[in-house]
Amino acid sequence: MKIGELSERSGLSRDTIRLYEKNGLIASSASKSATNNYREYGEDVLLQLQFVGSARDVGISIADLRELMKAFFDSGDPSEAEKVMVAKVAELKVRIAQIENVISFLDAAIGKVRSGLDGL
Amino acid sequence: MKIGELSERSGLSRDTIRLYEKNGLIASSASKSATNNYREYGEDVLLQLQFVGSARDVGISIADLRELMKAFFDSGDPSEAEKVMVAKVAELKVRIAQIENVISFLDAAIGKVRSGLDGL
DNA sequence: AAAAACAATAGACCATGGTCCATGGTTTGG
DNA sequence: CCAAACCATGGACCATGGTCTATTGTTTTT
Repeated sequence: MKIGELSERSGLSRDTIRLYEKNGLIASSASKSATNNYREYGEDVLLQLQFVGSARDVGISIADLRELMKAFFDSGDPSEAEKVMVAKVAELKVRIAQIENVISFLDAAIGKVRSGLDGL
Repeated sequence: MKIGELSERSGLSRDTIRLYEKNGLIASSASKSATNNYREYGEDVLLQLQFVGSARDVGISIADLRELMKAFFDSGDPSEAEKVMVAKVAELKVRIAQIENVISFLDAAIGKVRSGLDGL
C-alpha cells in the first residue's frame, strides 16, 4: 500500500510515517521498482506501525524504538536482540512502578481534600 | 532554605527549580523580605518538588502539573480540585494499561526470538 | 488530455523542557 | 576587607518529535 492508505489505517500522519521511516523504525519496500519513487508498504508494516505508535504514546523515544525494531528485524544476533527487548521490558516495568507511585501520591492528596470537605 | 540547598536535596538543578517556579509548580516564600531577592523555600517545597520530579519523570507535563499543584494548594473549590486529581489518576491508570500492552507486545517478540533460537 | 488527488523532498517552523552563559548583585569565610 | 561561593535575570542554545509549506513529479479520474 502507499503512504496515504498506511496513514489512514495507522492513524499516523504521512509526515510522521516518513519521519519514522527516515529514522529507521519502519522500511518501505519496492519503491525502487520503476517509474515513480513512491514508498510501498506491506501489511506487516501496519502492525509495526501500530506497535511504534503505542510505544511512542507511552514515551519510548524514537532512538530506543529504532534499537528495538532493529533488534527484532535486522539483528544478526538473536541473543543480542533478546537482550535489548528484555531490557526495555524491565525499564517499562520500572516505569509502571513509578506511575503507581505518583498515583499513590495523588490518592493521598485526594484523600486529604476529601477529608477537608467532610471534616469542616 | 535557599535554592542551592533545595537543589542539592531534591536532585533537581537550580535552573530546573527556577523553571518550575516560573511555571507555578512551586512557590518561594519570603524572598520579598528585605535586603536581597533570594528565593527562600520551606521544607514543604522539598516534598512538592519530589512529587513534581516523579511526575515529570513519568511524563506528566508542566502544564498539567501546574493544574494539579494549583488544584491542591490554591483551589478555592475543593471539589474542583478533587476532580482534577481524580481525572489525572484515571489518566495514569490508562497509561499503565498502555504500557502493559507494549510489554505484551515485547514479550511476544521475545518469545519469537527465543523460539527461533531454540528451534534452529 | 486536463484537473484533482496523491506522492516526494527539503527546509522552515513549532512546542516542550531543559541547560548554559553573561552580567551583576549578595553573602560568607578566612 | 576581599575572594570565593552563591543567587538573580534574561536570553541564547539544544534536543526531541512533530507539523506545515513550497515545489515538483506521478496517478487517477473524468
